[in-house]
Amino acid sequence: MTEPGKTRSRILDAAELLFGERGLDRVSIRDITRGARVNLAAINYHFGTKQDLIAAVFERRIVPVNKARLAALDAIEKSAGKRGPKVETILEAFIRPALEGSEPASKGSVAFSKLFGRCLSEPGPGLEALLKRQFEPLMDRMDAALRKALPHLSRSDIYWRLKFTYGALHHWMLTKDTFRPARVQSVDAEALARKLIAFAAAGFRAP
Amino acid sequence: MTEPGKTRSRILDAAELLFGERGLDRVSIRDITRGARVNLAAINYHFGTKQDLIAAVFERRIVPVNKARLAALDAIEKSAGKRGPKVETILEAFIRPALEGSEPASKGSVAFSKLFGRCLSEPGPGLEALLKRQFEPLMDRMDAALRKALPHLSRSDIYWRLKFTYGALHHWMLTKDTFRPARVQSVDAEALARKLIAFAAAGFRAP
DNA sequence: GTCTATAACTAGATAGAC
DNA sequence: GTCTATCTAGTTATAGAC
Repeated sequence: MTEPGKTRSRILDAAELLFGERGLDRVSIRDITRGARVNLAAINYHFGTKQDLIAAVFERRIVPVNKARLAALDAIEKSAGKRGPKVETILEAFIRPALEGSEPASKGSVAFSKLFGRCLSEPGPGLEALLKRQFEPLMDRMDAALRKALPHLSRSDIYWRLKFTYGALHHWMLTKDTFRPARVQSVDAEALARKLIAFAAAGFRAP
Repeated sequence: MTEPGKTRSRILDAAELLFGERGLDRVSIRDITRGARVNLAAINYHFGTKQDLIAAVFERRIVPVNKARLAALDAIEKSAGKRGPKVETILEAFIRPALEGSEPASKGSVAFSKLFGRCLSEPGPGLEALLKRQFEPLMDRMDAALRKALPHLSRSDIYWRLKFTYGALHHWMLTKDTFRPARVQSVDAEALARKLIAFAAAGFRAP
């Protein structure tokens, strides 16, 4: 490939697909360069190490998703009354951007949701710092919004219930259609977002 | 080690600990034999391949946990009235054995919960069949019990809500204390089981 | 059952020509 | 920016002595 910058994005696309399918450790840089149809040395030239590539692949998707989450929180807090947005609205701001990011709006992002699960399960040295940087401010915002909507809950309950919600989302993204028995029909991201929001909102409102 | 059968269990204990800490792929058989203080060739002699060892490590823990889950379902269905056990009771039969299995009742099982998460995230060829064999009958039992307790829910809703519950449990087991901010205090498995059961039961009862 | 030694292979990374 | 060739270090697995 001699088109400028194409090699870089071909590598990112191929890596994302393979990481999502097989897991970070079960994909070699040889697999990636073969999949991207570029030279073996290209990864080292464009990204440095494999860990740096993993971070780049993950960052390309997580940054816009978390930006959308924070923007959604801004929007709902601005338009809500003095008592703040209700639980469903807060959870929607958190859940929907992740599912939208997993739909193939932009080419090559099909495997995003699995990639995401992989990066959370097997962080590795470089990713842990990126994860913390990306999620700490978001979790603080979620915590504040939820405490306002559910003032009777303890901080500990807010934390654990948010963690349960996050776990449900994460598990769904990682396993997707695997293990689904034939009797249960597949659902699209939109319907699933509604199901998860209803489930988690009821969970947050539990006594 | 010349005590009979000791080498085998030393390998299982060391492997369980390391797999839970670092992930299945990031632990070599050299790491395991070093940790178990046995010879490098012992894994091949006692288990065959690394994949077979992974399956043996996982099976040793999951079989008793799932047996306890099925026994608990038997017990609550026998002692319940004609309308069957309520949602909390059913969820308890599913959740509590997993958390009890993660407590160091038997030496060496400290890392069980993380190991469990690893095996679900990175199954690999041999594990997938074991997972299916272990979970399919259990999920069918859970499905039947929950449909009886919540007859107004569709099969699809039962399935997804059980999956959300499972995801919350799985995510907690995998991440445990990582990422917990200082302001939230650590809780024991017993308290956490109660929190999760309350959260999930409310989620199942959502309209 | 346990050990040493090693075979056979794959990994990530890079030097240096083009 | 791209390529080939190769280095170094790691991997699983096993043969064969004890």
